[in-house]
Amino acid sequence: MTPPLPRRNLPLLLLQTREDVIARFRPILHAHGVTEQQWRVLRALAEDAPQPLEPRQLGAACTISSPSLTGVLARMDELDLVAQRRDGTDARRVRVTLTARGRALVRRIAPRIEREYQALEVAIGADVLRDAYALLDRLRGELRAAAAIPGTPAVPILRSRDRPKRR
Amino acid sequence: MTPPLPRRNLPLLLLQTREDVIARFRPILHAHGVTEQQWRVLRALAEDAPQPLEPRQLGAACTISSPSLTGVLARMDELDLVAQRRDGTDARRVRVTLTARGRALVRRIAPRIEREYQALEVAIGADVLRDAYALLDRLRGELRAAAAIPGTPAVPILRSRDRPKRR
DNA sequence: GCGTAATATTTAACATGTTAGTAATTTAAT
DNA sequence: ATTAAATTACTAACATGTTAAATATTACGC
Repeated sequence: MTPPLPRRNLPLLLLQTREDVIARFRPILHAHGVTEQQWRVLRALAEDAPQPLEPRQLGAACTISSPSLTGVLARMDELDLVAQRRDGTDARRVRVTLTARGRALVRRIAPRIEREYQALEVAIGADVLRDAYALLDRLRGELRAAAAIPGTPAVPILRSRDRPKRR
Repeated sequence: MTPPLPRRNLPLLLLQTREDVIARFRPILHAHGVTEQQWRVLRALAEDAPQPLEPRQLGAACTISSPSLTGVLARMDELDLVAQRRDGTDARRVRVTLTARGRALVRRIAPRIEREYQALEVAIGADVLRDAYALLDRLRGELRAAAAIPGTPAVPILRSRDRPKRR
């Protein structure tokens, strides 16, 4: 009899791999009192400097959902790491910029991150690192190409009685 | 002048890739009223069936921290998807098993997951999928080998004034 | 046997993630 | 111009994630 779940869990494998990688960087972030999400925001803003980014762009760049980002930015604003101000031409839009304090924090953290990448490269091999970037790019490319032209509908039609109610 | 962050963000790339992959499976889970974490637990228990697992083992298998797992299991217990009972010989230990309802849910979901893996294979190419598993295994292997023999200390020594206080 | 350390799980306090819906504003179609 | 639709950000309610500490129990050294 064939097992009901013959495939290895790919999302889980990606999650575990990410955890193994970020475990090497987390102590650096913690030592500077920044969370992973805050660092992603700081990094996105620093890389695009000095252009301000809108929350949607930040969310897309950091893979943080809009509701999550609202809270993340509010706390970072409170810590004086970023500044948010309304756009003049479109009152819906918000523009997020790094504060001087935010820039200073990035300057202090960045070299430690870079040193850890160097250590990582030595530890796992430069070829493995290069292959990883290449494969992930390729995988994402194929996934996004497939999502754009949905050959097989990703959402199966279901009857509501298949769905147990949530309490 | 060299940029302060010359490396691509590998943890973020892994996170984005995982998101792109799980996006194809999420509708199936949602249609059956299970969260991603609940499905990981169900799947781990089903794969190891019929042996009960302890929370630690489940957490390790699913990459769910112990405190998170407490809540996840409590809700799944409430939904009658799993049963938790204390071990006889060691009163600290808890043994988690699938209930009949949990097993039935896995039986209903599993074939849809398998069909989606087949669609995924067609969409991105069987070779890409195979390469992905191989590379992630290799990357994890090297990471865990390096973590076991820490050549470079992963935690840099920092002064407390480097760390902004958290409110 | 007793006190201390180690182990397994849970609680607490908070940050982040989720979906659904709201509010404000802008765009676009009549 | 005026209404309907789309867009942007936010709020609400809840599930999950985090670290640190508490609790309970077992194992161990003496």
